[in-house]
Amino acid sequence: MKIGELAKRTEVPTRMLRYYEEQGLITPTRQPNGYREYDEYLVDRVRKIRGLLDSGIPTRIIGSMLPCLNQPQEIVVADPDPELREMLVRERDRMTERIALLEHHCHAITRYIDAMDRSLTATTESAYRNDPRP
Amino acid sequence: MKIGELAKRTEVPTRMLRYYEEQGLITPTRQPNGYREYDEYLVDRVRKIRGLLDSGIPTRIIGSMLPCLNQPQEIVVADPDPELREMLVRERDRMTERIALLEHHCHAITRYIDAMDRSLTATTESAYRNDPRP
DNA sequence: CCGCAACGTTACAGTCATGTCAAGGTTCAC
DNA sequence: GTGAACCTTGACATGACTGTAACGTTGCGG
Repeated sequence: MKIGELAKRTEVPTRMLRYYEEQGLITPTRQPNGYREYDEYLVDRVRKIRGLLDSGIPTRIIGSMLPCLNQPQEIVVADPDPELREMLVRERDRMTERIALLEHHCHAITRYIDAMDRSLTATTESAYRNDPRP
Repeated sequence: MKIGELAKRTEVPTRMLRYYEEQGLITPTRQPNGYREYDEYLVDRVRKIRGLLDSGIPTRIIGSMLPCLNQPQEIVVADPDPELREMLVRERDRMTERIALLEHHCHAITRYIDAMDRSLTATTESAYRNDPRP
């Protein structure tokens, strides 16, 4: 498929797809006219790249991380590189830290929103019901 | 306190403290010699800024978000701005999405590390015990 | 066949949170 | 008074985007 279709299917702008290619994360083939040609399996790959980037992992690391996430059912590691393992442990630990932090702030913000809502329902009778929290 | 001490106590480089000031997130006073003078309460504020930035929230938003996180015990909102509320809801939702994503990848990576370890203990007898997972 | 919209290409500039470095002023201990 | 340790501003670099300009390709209607 061409870049536009991939962009639509992955919701990643074409600009970014070209950028990921520049960073060596995906390598589409080229049609005779110079257009990029993307294989089906790249849809999934691009989605993973986005997920990892959104998780705060830099492209440089994503490159060696991606193969680890191809887990059909049973993970079989042929040649476990101790350096890679160390990197993965380090990144995973950073991720769990980030999760804790995010949850903390998430709760704080939720509490604040609730306080806003309480102050509203206290003054004006039942307004702003566009996002009620159970 | 001067910038160096604040940097040490918050573990935020002086470069960043000056940057946060530039972005209007903190406003230290100045000593007669031009040195920045930081109040005690800024220690906590800087830590919150860092936490929010690490959570992927841009400085521009942090500015209006910070007061919401000053929650001694009981939150009282004087004048609940609907726009602010909307922004907070949006950001919080983005945060929960990010949390889910992070957890997903975190598990995937952990599974992969475990697979590496299994493959290792299978071949070489009990090596790489520097990070045992229960 | 022409025109033109829709899509593709490269290349260069700008942003945001950082890092790093240079050139210079201030403080303080020895 | 000299040097180390600290502070100041300013400039440039980087990683991950993001926008836009300038231009080639494709396909369709008149």
